[in-house]
Amino acid sequence: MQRSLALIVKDKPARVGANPALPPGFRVRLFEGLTPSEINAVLAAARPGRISAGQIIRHEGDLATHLFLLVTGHAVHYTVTDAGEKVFLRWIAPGDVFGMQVLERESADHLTTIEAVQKGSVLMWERGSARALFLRYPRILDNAYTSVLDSVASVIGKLAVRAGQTAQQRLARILVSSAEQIGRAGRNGVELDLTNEQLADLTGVSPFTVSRQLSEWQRQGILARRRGKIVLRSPERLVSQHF
Amino acid sequence: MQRSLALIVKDKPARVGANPALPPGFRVRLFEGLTPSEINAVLAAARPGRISAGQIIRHEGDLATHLFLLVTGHAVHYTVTDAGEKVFLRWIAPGDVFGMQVLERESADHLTTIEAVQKGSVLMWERGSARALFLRYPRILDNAYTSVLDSVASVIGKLAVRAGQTAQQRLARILVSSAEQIGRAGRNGVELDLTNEQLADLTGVSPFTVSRQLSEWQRQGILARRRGKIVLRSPERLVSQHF
DNA sequence: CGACTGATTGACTGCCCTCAAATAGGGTGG
DNA sequence: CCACCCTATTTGAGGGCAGTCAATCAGTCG
Repeated sequence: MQRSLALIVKDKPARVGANPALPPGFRVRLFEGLTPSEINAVLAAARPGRISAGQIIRHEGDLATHLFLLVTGHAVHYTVTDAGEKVFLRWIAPGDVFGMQVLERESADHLTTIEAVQKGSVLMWERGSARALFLRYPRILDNAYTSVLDSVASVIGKLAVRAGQTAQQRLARILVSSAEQIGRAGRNGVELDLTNEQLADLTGVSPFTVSRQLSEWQRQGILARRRGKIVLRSPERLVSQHF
Repeated sequence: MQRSLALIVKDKPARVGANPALPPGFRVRLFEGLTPSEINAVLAAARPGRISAGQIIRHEGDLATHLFLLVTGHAVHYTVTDAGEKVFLRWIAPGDVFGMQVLERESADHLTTIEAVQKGSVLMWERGSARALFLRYPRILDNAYTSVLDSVASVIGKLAVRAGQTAQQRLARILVSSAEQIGRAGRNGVELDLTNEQLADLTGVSPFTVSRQLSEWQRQGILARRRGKIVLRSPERLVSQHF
Protein backbone atom coordinates (compact mmCIF):
# COMPACT_ATOMS: atom_id res chain seq x y z
CA MET A 1 0.00 0.00 0.00
CA GLN A 2 0.93 3.59 -0.36
CA ARG A 3 1.93 3.88 3.26
CA SER A 4 4.58 1.23 3.17
CA LEU A 5 5.98 2.78 0.05
CA ALA A 6 6.73 5.96 1.95
CA LEU A 7 8.67 3.89 4.40
CA ILE A 8 11.10 2.56 1.93
CA VAL A 9 11.89 5.56 -0.12
CA LYS A 10 14.17 7.84 1.79
CA ASP A 11 13.51 10.77 -0.54
CA LYS A 12 16.67 10.50 -2.47
CA PRO A 13 15.75 12.02 -5.81
CA ALA A 14 17.87 10.67 -8.60
CA ARG A 15 20.30 13.22 -9.89
CA VAL A 16 19.38 14.48 -13.29
CA GLY A 17 21.32 12.68 -15.95
CA ALA A 18 22.72 10.15 -13.53
CA ASN A 19 21.26 6.70 -13.91
CA PRO A 20 21.08 4.52 -10.90
CA ALA A 21 24.10 2.34 -11.41
CA LEU A 22 24.57 -1.31 -10.60
CA PRO A 23 27.76 -2.67 -9.09
CA PRO A 24 30.10 -3.97 -11.79
CA GLY A 25 29.55 -7.63 -12.51
CA PHE A 26 26.10 -7.49 -10.95
CA ARG A 27 23.96 -10.10 -12.59
CA VAL A 28 20.25 -9.57 -13.09
CA ARG A 29 18.37 -12.42 -14.61
CA LEU A 30 15.63 -10.13 -15.83
CA PHE A 31 18.18 -8.23 -17.94
CA GLU A 32 19.85 -11.27 -19.39
CA GLY A 33 20.46 -10.87 -23.09
CA LEU A 34 20.03 -7.10 -23.17
CA THR A 35 22.82 -4.93 -24.49
CA PRO A 36 24.54 -2.56 -22.06
CA SER A 37 22.86 0.42 -23.64
CA GLU A 38 19.48 -1.24 -23.36
CA ILE A 39 20.17 -1.95 -19.72
CA ASN A 40 21.04 1.67 -19.20
CA ALA A 41 17.79 2.69 -20.79
CA VAL A 42 15.92 0.39 -18.47
CA LEU A 43 17.80 1.61 -15.43
CA ALA A 44 17.09 5.20 -16.38
CA ALA A 45 13.43 4.56 -15.69
CA ALA A 46 14.09 3.24 -12.19
CA ARG A 47 14.13 4.98 -8.87
CA PRO A 48 16.34 3.85 -5.98
CA GLY A 49 15.02 2.98 -2.53
CA ARG A 50 16.31 1.71 0.77
CA ILE A 51 14.96 -1.04 2.94
CA SER A 52 15.65 -1.69 6.59
CA ALA A 53 16.09 -4.98 8.39
CA GLY A 54 12.79 -6.62 9.29
CA GLN A 55 10.78 -4.21 7.20
CA ILE A 56 7.75 -5.60 5.45
CA ILE A 57 8.11 -4.29 1.93
CA ARG A 58 4.80 -5.55 0.63
CA HIS A 59 1.89 -7.38 2.17
CA GLU A 60 0.13 -10.27 0.57
CA GLY A 61 -3.04 -8.87 -0.96
CA ASP A 62 -1.67 -5.37 -1.57
CA LEU A 63 -2.11 -4.11 -5.08
CA ALA A 64 1.20 -4.37 -6.92
CA THR A 65 2.30 -0.88 -7.86
CA HIS A 66 5.99 -1.31 -8.55
CA LEU A 67 8.45 -3.74 -9.95
CA PHE A 68 11.40 -4.14 -7.56
CA LEU A 69 14.96 -5.22 -8.13
CA LEU A 70 16.88 -6.13 -5.01
CA VAL A 71 20.35 -4.62 -5.26
CA THR A 72 21.82 -5.28 -1.82
CA GLY A 73 20.59 -7.11 1.27
CA HIS A 74 18.31 -10.08 1.51
CA ALA A 75 14.58 -10.53 1.63
CA VAL A 76 12.09 -13.32 1.77
CA HIS A 77 8.75 -14.32 0.28
CA TYR A 78 6.20 -15.91 2.57
CA THR A 79 2.47 -16.42 2.77
CA VAL A 80 0.30 -16.55 5.85
CA THR A 81 -2.27 -19.20 6.66
CA ASP A 82 -5.74 -18.55 8.02
CA ALA A 83 -4.40 -19.40 11.44
CA GLY A 84 -1.68 -16.78 11.06
CA GLU A 85 1.20 -19.17 10.56
CA LYS A 86 3.90 -17.92 8.21
CA VAL A 87 4.75 -20.26 5.38
CA PHE A 88 8.17 -19.60 3.94
CA LEU A 89 8.36 -19.63 0.15
CA ARG A 90 11.81 -18.48 -0.93
CA TRP A 91 14.70 -16.17 -0.43
CA ILE A 92 15.21 -13.07 -2.51
CA ALA A 93 18.87 -12.42 -3.26
CA PRO A 94 20.57 -9.42 -4.89
CA GLY A 95 19.75 -9.49 -8.58
CA ASP A 96 16.28 -10.98 -8.04
CA VAL A 97 13.15 -9.07 -8.88
CA PHE A 98 9.79 -9.13 -7.16
CA GLY A 99 6.40 -7.57 -7.71
CA MET A 100 6.13 -9.08 -11.16
CA GLN A 101 2.36 -8.74 -11.00
CA VAL A 102 2.72 -5.17 -12.23
CA LEU A 103 3.67 -6.53 -15.62
CA GLU A 104 0.24 -8.04 -16.04
CA ARG A 105 -2.22 -6.32 -18.31
CA GLU A 106 -4.43 -5.61 -15.35
CA SER A 107 -2.24 -5.15 -12.35
CA ALA A 108 -2.96 -7.70 -9.68
CA ASP A 109 -2.37 -8.18 -5.98
CA HIS A 110 0.79 -9.46 -4.40
CA LEU A 111 0.56 -13.17 -3.78
CA THR A 112 3.09 -13.13 -0.98
CA THR A 113 4.35 -10.95 1.80
CA ILE A 114 7.85 -9.69 1.14
CA GLU A 115 10.03 -8.93 4.12
CA ALA A 116 13.60 -7.69 4.31
CA VAL A 117 15.86 -9.71 6.56
CA GLN A 118 18.75 -7.28 6.33
CA LYS A 119 18.96 -3.65 5.44
CA GLY A 120 19.61 -3.12 1.79
CA SER A 121 18.64 -1.26 -1.34
CA VAL A 122 16.33 -1.72 -4.27
CA LEU A 123 15.48 -0.20 -7.60
CA MET A 124 11.84 0.43 -8.33
CA TRP A 125 9.89 0.91 -11.51
CA GLU A 126 6.39 2.28 -11.49
CA ARG A 127 3.77 0.11 -13.08
CA GLY A 128 3.46 2.24 -16.19
CA SER A 129 7.11 2.33 -17.09
CA ALA A 130 7.69 -1.28 -16.08
CA ARG A 131 4.92 -2.42 -18.35
CA ALA A 132 6.22 -0.27 -21.19
CA LEU A 133 9.68 -1.77 -20.87
CA PHE A 134 8.19 -5.23 -20.70
CA LEU A 135 6.35 -4.71 -23.97
CA ARG A 136 9.18 -2.89 -25.67
CA TYR A 137 12.03 -5.33 -25.04
CA PRO A 138 10.99 -8.84 -25.97
CA ARG A 139 13.92 -10.19 -24.05
CA ILE A 140 12.63 -8.76 -20.79
CA LEU A 141 9.32 -10.35 -21.51
CA ASP A 142 10.95 -13.73 -22.03
CA ASN A 143 13.00 -13.35 -18.88
CA ALA A 144 9.97 -12.33 -16.86
CA TYR A 145 7.95 -15.25 -18.18
CA THR A 146 10.70 -17.69 -17.32
CA SER A 147 11.10 -16.15 -13.94
CA VAL A 148 7.44 -16.63 -13.09
CA LEU A 149 7.63 -20.23 -14.23
CA ASP A 150 10.61 -20.66 -11.95
CA SER A 151 8.43 -19.42 -9.13
CA VAL A 152 5.92 -22.09 -9.92
CA ALA A 153 8.66 -24.71 -9.83
CA SER A 154 9.94 -23.37 -6.54
CA VAL A 155 6.58 -23.46 -4.84
CA ILE A 156 5.80 -26.90 -6.19
CA GLY A 157 9.08 -28.02 -4.70
CA LYS A 158 8.11 -26.59 -1.34
CA LEU A 159 4.80 -28.36 -1.50
CA ALA A 160 6.45 -31.69 -2.26
CA VAL A 161 8.80 -31.22 0.67
CA ARG A 162 5.96 -30.37 3.02
CA ALA A 163 4.02 -33.37 1.86
CA GLY A 164 6.74 -35.94 1.99
CA GLN A 165 9.44 -34.97 4.44
CA THR A 166 9.61 -35.15 8.21
CA ALA A 167 10.21 -32.10 10.37
CA GLN A 168 13.81 -33.20 10.73
CA GLN A 169 14.38 -33.42 7.00
CA ARG A 170 12.74 -30.11 6.33
CA LEU A 171 14.89 -28.48 8.95
CA ALA A 172 18.02 -29.94 7.39
CA ARG A 173 17.02 -28.57 4.01
CA ILE A 174 16.29 -25.15 5.33
CA LEU A 175 19.62 -24.99 7.09
CA VAL A 176 21.50 -25.88 3.94
CA SER A 177 19.57 -23.59 1.62
CA SER A 178 19.72 -20.72 4.09
CA ALA A 179 23.45 -21.20 4.44
CA GLU A 180 23.77 -20.78 0.70
CA GLN A 181 21.52 -17.76 0.56
CA ILE A 182 22.17 -15.72 3.66
CA GLY A 183 25.15 -17.40 5.29
CA ARG A 184 28.54 -15.79 5.86
CA ALA A 185 31.73 -17.79 5.67
CA GLY A 186 33.27 -17.96 9.15
CA ARG A 187 36.38 -19.64 10.44
CA ASN A 188 34.60 -22.82 11.55
CA GLY A 189 31.92 -22.98 8.91
CA VAL A 190 29.04 -21.00 7.53
CA GLU A 191 27.51 -18.56 9.98
CA LEU A 192 23.79 -17.97 10.01
CA ASP A 193 21.97 -15.28 11.94
CA LEU A 194 18.80 -17.13 12.73
CA THR A 195 16.94 -17.70 15.98
CA ASN A 196 15.18 -20.94 16.71
CA GLU A 197 11.93 -19.15 16.21
CA GLN A 198 12.86 -17.87 12.78
CA LEU A 199 14.01 -21.31 11.85
CA ALA A 200 10.70 -22.68 13.05
CA ASP A 201 8.85 -20.27 10.76
CA LEU A 202 11.06 -21.10 7.82
CA THR A 203 10.56 -24.79 8.31
CA GLY A 204 6.98 -24.99 9.43
CA VAL A 205 7.82 -26.70 12.69
CA SER A 206 7.45 -25.70 16.32
CA PRO A 207 10.36 -23.89 17.99
CA PHE A 208 10.58 -26.78 20.47
CA THR A 209 11.20 -29.27 17.75
CA VAL A 210 13.83 -26.96 16.29
CA SER A 211 15.53 -26.72 19.65
CA ARG A 212 15.59 -30.46 20.18
CA GLN A 213 16.86 -31.20 16.72
CA LEU A 214 19.56 -28.55 16.74
CA SER A 215 20.76 -29.83 20.10
CA GLU A 216 21.01 -33.28 18.62
CA TRP A 217 23.03 -32.03 15.67
CA GLN A 218 25.22 -30.02 17.97
CA ARG A 219 25.97 -33.17 19.96
CA GLN A 220 26.98 -34.80 16.72
CA GLY A 221 29.30 -31.92 15.89
CA ILE A 222 27.44 -31.00 12.74
CA LEU A 223 26.90 -27.47 13.96
CA ALA A 224 27.64 -25.08 16.78
CA ARG A 225 25.30 -22.52 18.24
CA ARG A 226 25.16 -19.26 19.97
CA ARG A 227 22.14 -17.22 20.90
CA GLY A 228 20.49 -16.18 17.65
CA LYS A 229 23.26 -17.65 15.58
CA ILE A 230 24.24 -20.99 14.11
CA VAL A 231 27.57 -22.11 12.71
CA LEU A 232 27.15 -24.88 10.22
CA ARG A 233 30.28 -26.98 10.37
CA SER A 234 29.44 -29.75 7.95
CA PRO A 235 26.38 -29.18 5.82
CA GLU A 236 27.37 -32.25 3.80
CA ARG A 237 26.57 -34.47 6.76
CA LEU A 238 23.10 -32.96 6.91
CA VAL A 239 22.65 -33.62 3.23
CA SER A 240 23.84 -37.20 3.38
CA GLN A 241 21.80 -38.04 6.43
CA HIS A 242 18.57 -36.22 5.81
CA PHE A 243 17.99 -35.54 2.13
CA MET B 1 -8.36 -17.43 1.92
CA GLN B 2 -9.48 -19.69 -0.85
CA ARG B 3 -7.48 -18.43 -3.72
CA SER B 4 -6.77 -21.62 -5.51
CA LEU B 5 -8.57 -23.38 -8.28
CA ALA B 6 -11.43 -21.03 -8.65
CA LEU B 7 -9.19 -18.33 -10.07
CA ILE B 8 -8.21 -20.41 -12.99
CA VAL B 9 -11.67 -21.20 -14.16
CA LYS B 10 -14.03 -18.61 -12.83
CA ASP B 11 -12.90 -15.63 -14.83
CA LYS B 12 -14.86 -14.66 -17.83
CA PRO B 13 -13.12 -16.17 -20.80
CA ALA B 14 -13.41 -15.22 -24.42
CA ARG B 15 -15.95 -16.57 -26.79
CA VAL B 16 -14.82 -18.36 -29.85
CA GLY B 17 -16.93 -17.80 -32.90
CA ALA B 18 -18.03 -20.39 -35.39
CA ASN B 19 -14.93 -22.41 -36.00
CA PRO B 20 -14.62 -25.99 -37.12
CA ALA B 21 -12.24 -26.85 -34.33
CA LEU B 22 -14.15 -25.67 -31.27
CA PRO B 23 -17.74 -25.96 -30.08
CA PRO B 24 -19.66 -22.68 -30.35
CA GLY B 25 -19.55 -20.65 -27.16
CA PHE B 26 -16.40 -22.41 -26.00
CA ARG B 27 -14.45 -20.15 -23.70
CA VAL B 28 -10.69 -20.03 -23.67
CA ARG B 29 -8.94 -17.70 -21.30
CA LEU B 30 -5.79 -17.68 -23.35
CA PHE B 31 -7.74 -16.20 -26.27
CA GLU B 32 -9.50 -13.55 -24.30
CA GLY B 33 -9.45 -10.19 -26.04
CA LEU B 34 -8.62 -11.59 -29.46
CA THR B 35 -10.92 -10.92 -32.38
CA PRO B 36 -12.73 -13.89 -33.93
CA SER B 37 -10.52 -13.74 -36.99
CA GLU B 38 -7.40 -13.71 -34.84
CA ILE B 39 -8.71 -16.71 -32.98
CA ASN B 40 -9.29 -18.47 -36.24
CA ALA B 41 -5.74 -17.77 -37.27
CA VAL B 42 -4.50 -19.21 -34.01
CA LEU B 43 -6.69 -22.28 -34.30
CA ALA B 44 -5.51 -22.84 -37.85
CA ALA B 45 -2.05 -23.60 -36.48
CA ALA B 46 -3.34 -26.26 -34.12
CA ARG B 47 -3.61 -29.99 -34.51
CA PRO B 48 -6.36 -31.98 -32.78
CA GLY B 49 -5.62 -34.92 -30.52
CA ARG B 50 -7.48 -37.42 -28.37
CA ILE B 51 -6.77 -38.49 -24.84
CA SER B 52 -8.08 -41.55 -23.06
CA ALA B 53 -9.17 -41.92 -19.45
CA GLY B 54 -6.26 -42.44 -17.11
CA GLN B 55 -3.71 -41.59 -19.76
CA ILE B 56 -0.63 -39.75 -18.61
CA ILE B 57 -0.34 -36.99 -21.11
CA ARG B 58 2.98 -35.63 -19.93
CA HIS B 59 5.40 -36.65 -17.20
CA GLU B 60 7.04 -34.24 -14.85
CA GLY B 61 10.54 -33.69 -16.19
CA ASP B 62 9.66 -34.34 -19.84
CA LEU B 63 10.75 -31.63 -22.21
CA ALA B 64 7.74 -29.52 -23.16
CA THR B 65 7.20 -29.85 -26.88
CA HIS B 66 3.62 -28.69 -27.33
CA LEU B 67 1.14 -26.24 -26.00
CA PHE B 68 -2.14 -28.00 -25.22
CA LEU B 69 -5.68 -26.73 -25.01
CA LEU B 70 -8.12 -29.08 -23.36
CA VAL B 71 -11.32 -29.12 -25.40
CA THR B 72 -13.34 -31.89 -23.78
CA GLY B 73 -12.80 -34.15 -20.79
CA HIS B 74 -10.92 -33.43 -17.61
CA ALA B 75 -7.33 -33.71 -16.56
CA VAL B 76 -5.21 -33.01 -13.54
CA HIS B 77 -1.83 -31.59 -12.61
CA TYR B 78 0.14 -33.35 -9.90
CA THR B 79 3.70 -33.73 -8.76
CA VAL B 80 5.34 -36.73 -7.16
CA THR B 81 7.43 -36.72 -4.00
CA ASP B 82 10.69 -38.59 -3.53
CA ALA B 83 8.73 -41.28 -1.74
CA GLY B 84 6.42 -41.63 -4.71
CA GLU B 85 3.42 -39.96 -3.18
CA LYS B 86 1.27 -38.00 -5.62
CA VAL B 87 0.64 -34.41 -4.65
CA PHE B 88 -2.41 -32.99 -6.34
CA LEU B 89 -2.02 -29.49 -7.73
CA ARG B 90 -5.10 -28.59 -9.75
CA TRP B 91 -7.76 -29.64 -12.16
CA ILE B 92 -7.61 -28.88 -15.83
CA ALA B 93 -11.03 -28.10 -17.29
CA PRO B 94 -12.12 -27.59 -20.89
CA GLY B 95 -10.79 -24.26 -22.05
CA ASP B 96 -7.65 -24.49 -19.92
CA VAL B 97 -4.22 -24.75 -21.48
CA PHE B 98 -1.19 -26.63 -20.24
CA GLY B 99 2.38 -27.05 -21.32
CA MET B 100 3.00 -23.34 -21.13
CA GLN B 101 6.72 -23.98 -20.82
CA VAL B 102 6.95 -24.15 -24.60
CA LEU B 103 6.34 -20.43 -24.71
CA GLU B 104 9.63 -19.82 -22.96
CA ARG B 105 12.56 -18.65 -24.99
CA GLU B 106 14.38 -21.85 -24.23
CA SER B 107 11.84 -24.57 -23.89
CA ALA B 108 11.87 -26.13 -20.47
CA ASP B 109 10.70 -29.29 -18.75
CA HIS B 110 7.21 -29.94 -17.51
CA LEU B 111 6.94 -29.12 -13.84
CA THR B 112 4.04 -31.46 -13.24
CA THR B 113 2.63 -34.71 -14.44
CA ILE B 114 -0.56 -34.25 -16.41
CA GLU B 115 -3.05 -37.05 -16.37
CA ALA B 116 -6.44 -37.34 -18.03
CA VAL B 117 -9.23 -38.42 -15.71
CA GLN B 118 -11.74 -38.89 -18.49
CA LYS B 119 -11.39 -39.45 -22.19
CA GLY B 120 -11.44 -36.24 -24.11
CA SER B 121 -9.83 -34.16 -26.79
CA VAL B 122 -7.19 -31.48 -27.07
CA LEU B 123 -5.73 -29.06 -29.52
CA MET B 124 -1.95 -28.99 -29.77
CA TRP B 125 0.48 -26.40 -31.07
CA GLU B 126 4.05 -27.29 -31.76
CA ARG B 127 6.63 -25.27 -29.93
CA GLY B 128 7.61 -23.23 -32.96
CA SER B 129 4.17 -22.10 -33.93
CA ALA B 130 3.04 -21.60 -30.35
CA ARG B 131 5.99 -19.35 -29.69
CA ALA B 132 5.36 -17.41 -32.88
CA LEU B 133 1.74 -16.81 -31.93
CA PHE B 134 2.80 -15.79 -28.46
CA LEU B 135 5.15 -13.17 -29.82
CA ARG B 136 2.82 -12.01 -32.54
CA TYR B 137 -0.33 -11.39 -30.51
CA PRO B 138 0.45 -9.30 -27.44
CA ARG B 139 -2.85 -10.26 -25.97
CA ILE B 140 -1.93 -13.94 -25.91
CA LEU B 141 1.27 -13.00 -24.20
CA ASP B 142 -0.61 -11.08 -21.53
CA ASN B 143 -3.05 -13.91 -21.06
CA ALA B 144 -0.28 -16.47 -20.80
CA TYR B 145 1.61 -14.36 -18.29
CA THR B 146 -1.47 -13.92 -16.15
CA SER B 147 -2.22 -17.59 -16.41
CA VAL B 148 1.19 -18.56 -15.11
CA LEU B 149 0.83 -16.11 -12.24
CA ASP B 150 -2.50 -17.72 -11.47
CA SER B 151 -0.67 -21.02 -11.26
CA VAL B 152 1.65 -19.53 -8.69
CA ALA B 153 -1.33 -18.35 -6.69
CA SER B 154 -2.93 -21.74 -6.94
CA VAL B 155 0.10 -23.63 -5.72
CA ILE B 156 0.71 -21.16 -2.92
CA GLY B 157 -2.87 -21.74 -1.88
CA LYS B 158 -2.30 -25.47 -1.82
CA LEU B 159 0.78 -25.00 0.28
CA ALA B 160 -1.05 -22.85 2.79
CA VAL B 161 -3.79 -25.44 3.03
CA ARG B 162 -1.30 -28.25 3.58
CA ALA B 163 0.46 -26.24 6.23
CA GLY B 164 -2.51 -25.06 8.17
CA GLN B 165 -5.46 -27.35 7.71
CA THR B 166 -6.30 -30.70 9.22
CA ALA B 167 -6.93 -33.78 7.11
CA GLN B 168 -10.63 -33.27 7.63
CA GLN B 169 -10.57 -29.71 6.38
CA ARG B 170 -8.46 -30.57 3.38
CA LEU B 171 -10.86 -33.33 2.48
CA ALA B 172 -13.81 -31.00 2.71
CA ARG B 173 -12.09 -28.55 0.39
CA ILE B 174 -11.20 -31.18 -2.13
CA LEU B 175 -14.76 -32.44 -2.21
CA VAL B 176 -16.15 -29.02 -2.85
CA SER B 177 -13.63 -27.99 -5.48
CA SER B 178 -13.86 -31.34 -7.21
CA ALA B 179 -17.60 -31.05 -7.28
CA GLU B 180 -17.26 -27.75 -9.09
CA GLN B 181 -14.72 -29.06 -11.53
CA ILE B 182 -15.63 -32.62 -12.36
CA GLY B 183 -19.02 -33.10 -10.74
CA ARG B 184 -22.23 -33.87 -12.57
CA ALA B 185 -25.57 -32.58 -11.37
CA GLY B 186 -27.65 -35.55 -10.21
CA ARG B 187 -31.09 -35.74 -8.70
CA ASN B 188 -29.90 -35.68 -5.10
CA GLY B 189 -26.86 -33.52 -5.47
CA VAL B 190 -23.59 -33.33 -7.30
CA GLU B 191 -22.23 -36.70 -8.37
CA LEU B 192 -18.51 -37.37 -8.27
CA ASP B 193 -16.76 -40.38 -9.72
CA LEU B 194 -14.01 -40.75 -7.18
CA THR B 195 -12.82 -43.71 -5.15
CA ASN B 196 -11.58 -43.35 -1.62
CA GLU B 197 -8.12 -43.97 -2.89
CA GLN B 198 -8.29 -41.21 -5.48
CA LEU B 199 -9.65 -38.88 -2.87
CA ALA B 200 -6.78 -39.83 -0.61
CA ASP B 201 -4.29 -38.88 -3.31
CA LEU B 202 -6.05 -35.62 -4.01
CA THR B 203 -6.06 -34.70 -0.36
CA GLY B 204 -2.78 -36.07 0.83
CA VAL B 205 -4.34 -38.30 3.45
CA SER B 206 -4.51 -42.05 3.89
CA PRO B 207 -7.46 -43.92 2.36
CA PHE B 208 -8.43 -45.04 5.86
CA THR B 209 -8.83 -41.52 7.05
CA VAL B 210 -10.89 -40.78 3.95
CA SER B 211 -13.13 -43.73 4.66
CA ARG B 212 -13.70 -42.79 8.27
CA GLN B 213 -14.41 -39.16 7.45
CA LEU B 214 -16.76 -39.90 4.60
CA SER B 215 -18.67 -42.34 6.79
CA GLU B 216 -19.05 -39.63 9.36
CA TRP B 217 -20.38 -37.18 6.79
CA GLN B 218 -22.68 -39.81 5.41
CA ARG B 219 -24.12 -40.34 8.88
CA GLN B 220 -24.74 -36.60 9.01
CA GLY B 221 -26.55 -36.72 5.68
CA ILE B 222 -24.08 -34.40 4.00
CA LEU B 223 -23.35 -36.95 1.32
CA ALA B 224 -24.28 -40.39 0.05
CA ARG B 225 -21.94 -42.97 -1.37
CA ARG B 226 -21.72 -45.84 -3.69
CA ARG B 227 -18.68 -47.83 -4.67
CA GLY B 228 -16.40 -45.44 -6.54
CA LYS B 229 -18.91 -42.66 -6.42
CA ILE B 230 -20.01 -39.90 -4.10
CA VAL B 231 -23.17 -37.82 -4.15
CA LEU B 232 -22.65 -34.51 -2.45
CA ARG B 233 -25.98 -33.47 -1.01
CA SER B 234 -25.06 -30.28 0.76
CA PRO B 235 -21.63 -28.90 0.01
CA GLU B 236 -22.61 -25.77 1.88
CA ARG B 237 -22.59 -27.70 5.14
CA LEU B 238 -19.05 -28.80 4.42
CA VAL B 239 -18.06 -25.23 3.76
CA SER B 240 -19.66 -23.85 6.87
CA GLN B 241 -18.28 -26.55 9.12
CA HIS B 242 -14.81 -27.05 7.77
CA PHE B 243 -13.52 -24.01 5.90
C1' DC C 1 23.02 -6.62 38.91
C1' DG C 2 18.45 -7.19 37.35
C1' DA C 3 15.37 -7.90 33.48
C1' DC C 4 14.14 -9.42 29.29
C1' DT C 5 14.26 -12.56 25.72
C1' DG C 6 15.83 -16.87 23.74
C1' DA C 7 16.56 -21.65 24.53
C1' DT C 8 15.86 -26.06 26.93
C1' DT C 9 13.74 -30.07 28.77
C1' DG C 10 10.21 -33.15 30.24
C1' DA C 11 5.51 -34.67 30.39
C1' DC C 12 1.59 -35.12 28.02
C1' DT C 13 -1.57 -35.17 24.07
C1' DG C 14 -3.66 -35.88 19.67
C1' DC C 15 -3.92 -36.42 14.90
C1' DC C 16 -3.35 -39.43 11.62
C1' DC C 17 -0.75 -43.31 9.76
C1' DT C 18 0.02 -48.41 9.53
C1' DC C 19 -1.40 -53.01 9.69
C1' DA C 20 -4.65 -56.75 9.94
C1' DA C 21 -8.80 -58.67 9.19
C1' DA C 22 -13.50 -58.56 8.09
C1' DT C 23 -17.30 -56.96 4.97
C1' DA C 24 -19.82 -55.68 1.00
C1' DG C 25 -20.72 -53.99 -3.96
C1' DG C 26 -21.17 -55.11 -8.40
C1' DG C 27 -19.94 -57.41 -12.46
C1' DT C 28 -19.45 -62.03 -14.81
C1' DG C 29 -20.16 -66.58 -16.32
C1' DG C 30 -22.82 -70.51 -15.96
C1' DC D 1 -31.08 -65.77 -11.56
C1' DC D 2 -27.49 -67.32 -8.66
C1' DA D 3 -22.81 -68.34 -7.20
C1' DC D 4 -18.49 -66.49 -7.30
C1' DC D 5 -14.68 -63.38 -7.36
C1' DC D 6 -12.28 -59.25 -7.40
C1' DT D 7 -11.74 -55.11 -5.43
C1' DA D 8 -13.36 -51.20 -2.70
C1' DT D 9 -14.36 -50.20 1.74
C1' DT D 10 -14.78 -50.61 6.66
C1' DT D 11 -13.39 -51.02 11.38
C1' DG D 12 -10.42 -51.67 15.24
C1' DA D 13 -6.04 -51.73 17.57
C1' DG D 14 -1.72 -49.81 18.08
C1' DG D 15 1.96 -46.60 17.43
C1' DG D 16 4.77 -42.57 16.25
C1' DC D 17 5.81 -37.96 15.04
C1' DA D 18 5.55 -33.70 16.42
C1' DG D 19 2.77 -30.11 18.76
C1' DT D 20 1.35 -27.90 23.30
C1' DC D 21 2.17 -26.54 27.91
C1' DA D 22 4.82 -25.48 31.94
C1' DA D 23 8.75 -24.65 34.26
C1' DT D 24 13.58 -23.72 34.22
C1' DC D 25 17.93 -22.13 32.50
C1' DA D 26 21.10 -18.99 30.13
C1' DG D 27 22.92 -14.81 27.40
C1' DT D 28 23.02 -9.97 26.75
C1' DC D 29 22.28 -5.50 27.44
C1' DG D 30 21.55 -1.44 29.95
